[in-house]
Amino acid sequence: MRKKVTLKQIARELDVSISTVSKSLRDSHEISEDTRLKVQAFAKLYNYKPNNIALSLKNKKTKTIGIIIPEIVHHFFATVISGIEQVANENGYNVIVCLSDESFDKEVINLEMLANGSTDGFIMSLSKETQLKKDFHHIQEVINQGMPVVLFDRVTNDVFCDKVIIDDQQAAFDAVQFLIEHGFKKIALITTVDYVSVGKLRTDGYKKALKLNNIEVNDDLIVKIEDIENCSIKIENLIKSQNCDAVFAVNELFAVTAIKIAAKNKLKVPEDISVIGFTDGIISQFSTPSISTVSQNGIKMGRKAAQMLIDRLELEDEEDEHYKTEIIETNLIIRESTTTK
Amino acid sequence: MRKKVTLKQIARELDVSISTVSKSLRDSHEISEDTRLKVQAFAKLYNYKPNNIALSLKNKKTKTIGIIIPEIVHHFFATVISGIEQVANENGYNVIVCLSDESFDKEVINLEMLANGSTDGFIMSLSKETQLKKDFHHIQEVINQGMPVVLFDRVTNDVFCDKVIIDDQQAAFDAVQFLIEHGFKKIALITTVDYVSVGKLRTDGYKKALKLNNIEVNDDLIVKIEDIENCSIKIENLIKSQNCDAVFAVNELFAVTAIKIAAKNKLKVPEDISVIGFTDGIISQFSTPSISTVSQNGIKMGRKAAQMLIDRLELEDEEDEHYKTEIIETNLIIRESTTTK
DNA sequence: ATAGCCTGCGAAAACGTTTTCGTGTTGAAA
DNA sequence: TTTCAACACGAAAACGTTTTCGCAGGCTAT
Repeated sequence: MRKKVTLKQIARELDVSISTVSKSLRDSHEISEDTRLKVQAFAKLYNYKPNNIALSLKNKKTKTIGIIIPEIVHHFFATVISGIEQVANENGYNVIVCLSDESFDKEVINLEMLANGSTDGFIMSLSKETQLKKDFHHIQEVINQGMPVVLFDRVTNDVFCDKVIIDDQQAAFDAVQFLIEHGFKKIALITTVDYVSVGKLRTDGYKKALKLNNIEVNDDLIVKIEDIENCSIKIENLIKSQNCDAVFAVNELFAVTAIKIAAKNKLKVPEDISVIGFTDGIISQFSTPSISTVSQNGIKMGRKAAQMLIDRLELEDEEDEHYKTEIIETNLIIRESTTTK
Repeated sequence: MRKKVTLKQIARELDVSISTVSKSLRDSHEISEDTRLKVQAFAKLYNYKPNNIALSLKNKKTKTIGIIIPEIVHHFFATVISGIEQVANENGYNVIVCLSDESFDKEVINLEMLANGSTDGFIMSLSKETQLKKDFHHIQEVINQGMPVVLFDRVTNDVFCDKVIIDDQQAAFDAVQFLIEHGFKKIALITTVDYVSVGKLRTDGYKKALKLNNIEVNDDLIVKIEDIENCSIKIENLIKSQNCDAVFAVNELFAVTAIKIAAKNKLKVPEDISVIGFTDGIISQFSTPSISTVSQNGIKMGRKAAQMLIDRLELEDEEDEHYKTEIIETNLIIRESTTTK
């Protein structure tokens, strides 16, 4: 077992000082060519690589980005991580991933743990519980300590920092507007409870589109899902009781569930009922019929968030309190689940 | 901006030595109760938390696990990470995730980067390129340096370390055997090229099942996909040219693609052709018809891998070279894509 | 009174770097 | 011969911890 070699060991072997070794390896002009080459050869032979931890301690920089998200088994979050990782990698950063499991406490614990020197900054998306409690002191705390934070997707106005979002309301509006323009009259909405920020915004977009077209908002057509596990029942109630001609769902899962339940109730999609979902994930792409959806480009969000964070990290001089909110454009992808009658 | 407070600062404020502060906070009996309480109160007031980097340097332990996987936008890998993260968390470890993008070079770079002190050990699944090149010196290198490695799913016999796998061959065998027992005669196989270890094993299982039932292996019924992007063409060729009554696909994507292509060619699933896939991911669960599949429990694999790694890390005394390979059981989930005629 | 023993604390080393500053030797210029 | 610069290198501090060891003072027991 060949343990990693350190400067000290090289110094001892070559009978020079640690400083000389360090300088030689960094090609300092202070060191004679003789010594320099000798040290470099030796270091190469023993495959010397500086210890990251020691460097981090010295430089007070870890070159590591902390990511805290509700869950990873979720295509959208996975794509965001992927995007973050790309930019991080291009800039010599690593990413350390923590999952909050939608729990406020876990979010706090993870954040505090990583804030004690493990990372230079954070990219995060709020857990449901955090959004429900509206308690963001843990985030404010790390910001106060001088660590930059970038929030994405599930954000809040209560903390000042950089943010990356899509225009959820506009995107939902566009989707519903599309349905209206194509002659659908009775458009149902399957959404989340209101404290989930993006769910609320998408609901608002739905209502706005209806109002702008002088269609009355009918609460019987709106179902708000709390726990995703047994959303089927509520959706089935909706589809059975109302004979709507279209459904707008605020995520993939609701959309595909609606389609399955429609089929179960002898309704053909899209002939009898059209469906538009949200998030262009695996489900939308591969289910049958493939699902029309609002595409949020997760990779792009991740890349943007990482770029904003790194920019702030490398700026490092006086931080300008001028925080930005970047909006990633969405686009409506029409597939088989929608007729254009 | 209140920067994090250090032992040194507390010591200076309270006019005691750093040692005294450290000992007080660790409830050492060497320190008088007076001093101890005073220090603790002060530390609490200023929200002192020890710096992880300094601790890592001192203890030569980072309490961090490095994960290197081909990609994260892949339900199976996401579930494995999820499982790893659970166990890591329970044991006070963090996870740092790197993606190889199926590239040998990126795998090497990531591994070497993290090996320089950033993590205590690794959990990884080999990139395609690595499997193709059969070059594992980078992995052997970190093992030689005394860092434990656990390989999962895409493993190799060429490096000695702990491994977590499913019995791919047996699982494939079971699936094909099921088809045979239910009267299917002409069973096609959609698989990967042979250098992908799990693809090869599943192919072997397919052949074994046929042979054991005295069915001749017909190469015209086997299609090996190299790049996933345009697998459709080859699959379409298969389905058009051979009129098989069942298809076994070595992953979800191939399975769902086969179903879509069948539909396109006016073949009904499962009435005209039955399909069994591999991996119980989003696609299998939500596509229509839902897909029968071999379920690999990613969470379980991740948990197991993490447990094995941590066990080895915490054993820390003389390492026993007695490496284990854990096999996670799979099970065949029969859904709508298969008739049981 | 003296030896010995607690008690309570500080100095310093260690982890592995980088960097500033100091210093001894050499050679050349005055 | 003296002076001074350039050269080549080492000592030490710094990052933030933990821990070993040593030491001073007060006390008890002989």
